[in-house]
Amino acid sequence: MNGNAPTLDDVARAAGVSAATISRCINSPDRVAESTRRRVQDAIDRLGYTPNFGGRALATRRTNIVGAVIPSMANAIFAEGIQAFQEELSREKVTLLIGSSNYDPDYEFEQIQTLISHGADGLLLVGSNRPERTQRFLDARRIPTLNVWCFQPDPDQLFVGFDNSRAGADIARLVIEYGHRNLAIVSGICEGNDRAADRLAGMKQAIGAEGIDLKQVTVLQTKYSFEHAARAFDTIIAQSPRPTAILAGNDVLAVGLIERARSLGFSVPGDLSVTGFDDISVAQFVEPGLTTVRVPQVQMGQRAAEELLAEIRHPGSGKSVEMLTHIIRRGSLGPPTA
Amino acid sequence: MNGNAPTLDDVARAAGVSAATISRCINSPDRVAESTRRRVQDAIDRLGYTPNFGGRALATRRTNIVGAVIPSMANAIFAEGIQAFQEELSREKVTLLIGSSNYDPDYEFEQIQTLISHGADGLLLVGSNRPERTQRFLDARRIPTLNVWCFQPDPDQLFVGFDNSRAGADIARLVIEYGHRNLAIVSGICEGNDRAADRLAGMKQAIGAEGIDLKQVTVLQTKYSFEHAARAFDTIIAQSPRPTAILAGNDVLAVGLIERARSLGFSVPGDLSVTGFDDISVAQFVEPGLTTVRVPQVQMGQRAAEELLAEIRHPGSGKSVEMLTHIIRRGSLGPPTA
DNA sequence: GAACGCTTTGCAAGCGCTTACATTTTGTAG
DNA sequence: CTACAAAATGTAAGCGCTTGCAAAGCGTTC
Repeated sequence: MNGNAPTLDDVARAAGVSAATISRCINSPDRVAESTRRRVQDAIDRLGYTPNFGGRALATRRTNIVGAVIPSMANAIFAEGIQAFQEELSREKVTLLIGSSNYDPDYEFEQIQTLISHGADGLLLVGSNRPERTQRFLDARRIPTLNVWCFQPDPDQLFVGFDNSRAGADIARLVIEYGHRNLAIVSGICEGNDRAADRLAGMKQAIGAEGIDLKQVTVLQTKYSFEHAARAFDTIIAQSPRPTAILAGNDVLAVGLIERARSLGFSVPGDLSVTGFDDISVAQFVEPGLTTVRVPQVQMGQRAAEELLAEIRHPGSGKSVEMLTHIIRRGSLGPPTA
Repeated sequence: MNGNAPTLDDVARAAGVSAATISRCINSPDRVAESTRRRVQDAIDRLGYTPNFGGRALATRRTNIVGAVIPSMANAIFAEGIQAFQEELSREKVTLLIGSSNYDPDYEFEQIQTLISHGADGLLLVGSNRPERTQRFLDARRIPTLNVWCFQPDPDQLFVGFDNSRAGADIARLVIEYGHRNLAIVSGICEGNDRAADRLAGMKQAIGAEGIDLKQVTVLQTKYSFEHAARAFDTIIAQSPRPTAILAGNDVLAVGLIERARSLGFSVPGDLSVTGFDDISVAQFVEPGLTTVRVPQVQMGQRAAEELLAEIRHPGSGKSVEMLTHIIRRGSLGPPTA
């Protein structure tokens, strides 16, 4: 906001018509005579007029702002998807407001409130499991909301995502197929993070189903950072018998594990295999390349934008969509050495 | 915006006071009696009231929104800095609206307009060299603007950044110190990108100053992507005499070069050294680790927030600050092999 | 050339909030 | 108990925009 900004009235005066006409010129040009429209456009250009957002929002009760709360901006996990989401929105002249929650439900709630009070017409959220209080707020306000990065067959909510549990099971099964029986899992922190929890659950389920005793599988939960992953590695490597493969809850953890392993002189996958999850761009640049679960981020972002906009414009018309993941094989997973 | 949202009047009615009192409760609590304040707070909680942004913006002519336009969200270059910037802002209850320009000045202008029309009180922009038209618009609207990632001793603009040219010269000098005389440069596209241009200029200047004939130095400009970097590598490697070191304009390019080199069977730094610029987090996870210029992103983001807010609240009070870069030595730069 | 319908434009009432100013309440001194 | 100042609250006028409705302009038709 800014004292120098010309207003509708300024333009009206400059063009010699009423404010209403200017407004119509902008919002429904076909309801205005060609000649006036030209004159008005001219005045707009000359004055450098841009509609005042507050005024417009107040009058239309629409902001054309969509909010998104992602767990973190500090790593690349959500970057591509959000980028795609935004591109799709801007095609429709909708602006994206981004908040980040640092994986903290309280902070997520705060961000949601900020977004709403800034007038967001709809919300993109990551995951689905949030505190009672947050859900109540969302329901009470009837804000169109769409959840990404997960999928549930719940007709009352909108999802554009995939089945973390199934994907987790897939990658675990692959590791076991390679012959590993002695496993460890380094997961993200599951509390308040359904994606992490589901992935872990899927892995455990698959491991159990293959006849491996889950009691023997070390499971560590830790924050998503290279450093935390390195510490987790130290814990795991000290165990006996030493695992031959570590399943990581995401690629950041996996890269941290590999890095630590190599700097301690272990070879990957010679001494130890590592798998990731997400397929962020580093995954192909670590040495060895990371065998991981590819998440269709870009597609997810685009589709999420479409469905969320649909839901905003015609409540009830947005559809949930389940996307598929698949495993990308690179060098970090190999057979165990006897 | 949303039909169900309770308004000030609703709260006023619920609390049995006037709307003005509610407003005061929120904006200057000390001007309201303790007892009423409690009663009002109660009503607010009960109704789940959040102030309507449009109304507030209209009345105060302030949005408490700050806009930022970054060249890209798809890679990690700007992530940390923006994250720090946002954290600092939210400490002051200011919201960040992010746009990305894809390194295109026209698109940057469009994003700036969007941000302004959404009421941004101030703007964070990357770099300083923008088209006449953009600058005119900014000047006409008198929007407080701060430029990051570069520094110029221009008293009419605000900078929180560093000297790209000097940093470029530093890294070039280091490479030459290692004994390389046969160099190539893979730069970002300089047109419309002052950071890329300055880095390149600094490198060239240092190379010339060391008595190397610039005519012999291949300079390629390409987009910031692993793929483009790989293509640039192919061009360079085909030359004779083959360079013993490649200076990259940023880390994305450098990682792309290394990756391509290794997949073609070249050893780094054995056959060929590579240096980067920015020190994004992959830089330490490629093999070998990247010798690069460390940019104080987090510090830059924080400081930018402080100075921009100062400028918004008291025009003229924001200060430019120059930050320093330094070189991080990892494995990708070694002496040339005879 | 009067009557009609269509298109184009203007008028004016809000949208939800803040704030200068007016009014009421409360506290205090004499 | 009165008079007065200070504190607390209310009143009402916008902030810039959209939009339903009314008015005006204009081309047809009989």
